[in-house]
Amino acid sequence: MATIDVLKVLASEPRLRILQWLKEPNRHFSPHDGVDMIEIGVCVSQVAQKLDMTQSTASQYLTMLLRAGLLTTERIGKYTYYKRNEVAIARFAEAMAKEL
Amino acid sequence: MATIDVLKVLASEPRLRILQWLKEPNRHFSPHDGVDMIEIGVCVSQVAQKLDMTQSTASQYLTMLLRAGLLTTERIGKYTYYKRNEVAIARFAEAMAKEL
DNA sequence: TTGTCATTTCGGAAAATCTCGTTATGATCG
DNA sequence: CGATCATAACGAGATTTTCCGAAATGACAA
Repeated sequence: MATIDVLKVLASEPRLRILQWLKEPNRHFSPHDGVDMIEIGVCVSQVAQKLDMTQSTASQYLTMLLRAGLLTTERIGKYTYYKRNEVAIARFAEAMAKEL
Repeated sequence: MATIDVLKVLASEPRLRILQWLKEPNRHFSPHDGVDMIEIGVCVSQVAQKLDMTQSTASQYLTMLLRAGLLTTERIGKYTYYKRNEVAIARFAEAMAKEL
C-alpha cells in the first residue's frame, strides 16, 4: 500500500487512537477470560466500547487499519481479534522519515 | 500543532507532492532569475503550474503546510517564496516513529 | 496616484468521508 | 436444526474536504 494511502487511514482521530491504544492493550481494555491481549489482540466490540461508537464503525476502522497493513487479525471462536503489526508500523515510520 | 493535525495536512496527494518536490526544487521547478531555490524557496505560481491547479489552490495548500510548521516563507518583492523546514520535518518524523 | 502583478481571502458547488442503522454472514450452543 | 452472538457488508444522511472563480490585499513601477 502506498504511503499516501496509509497516511489517509492514519489521519483520523479515532483510527489513530485505536493504533495507540493497542500499544498497551492492558492499559485500555478489559481482557477476555484467558486471552492475552498482547499476544492475541483485542476484539471489535472492545474497541467499539472504548471508542464510544457503534460496532459497525469500529469494525470498519479496524478493517481499514488492517488493509493498510498496520494490524493483523485472528479469529478465535466467535471473536475476531486485532493487534498491531509492529514490523509494518516500524517500516512505515521509516518510509515516512525517508520520503517526507 | 498536534500530530493528528499534521497528518491531516499530509494526507493529501497534492500537498504531499509539494513537500517532496521541495526536497529537490532544482529538479522540479525552473528558477527565477537570481533566486537560489534551495536557499530562498519556490513561489506560489511555480507550485500552481507544477500542480496543474489554480494559483488560489496552490496558495491554500502552501498555507496549510506552513501552518503545520513544515514550510517556512519569505516575501521578496512581489513574490512569496516557500521552502522546507527541515528541522520541523525531521522532528515530526521522529514523533511519528514514537507515537505511532 | 494609478496600474499591474503576485498572493491571499472569501463563498460555494462537487466530491469524499464519517458514522450510523439495518441486514447478511459465520460460528457456537442447546 | 434453530437460536443466539460477534462481526462484516450495505445503504444513506450529515459533515468535511477539495478546488475553483471572483474579489480583496500588498508591493512595486511609471
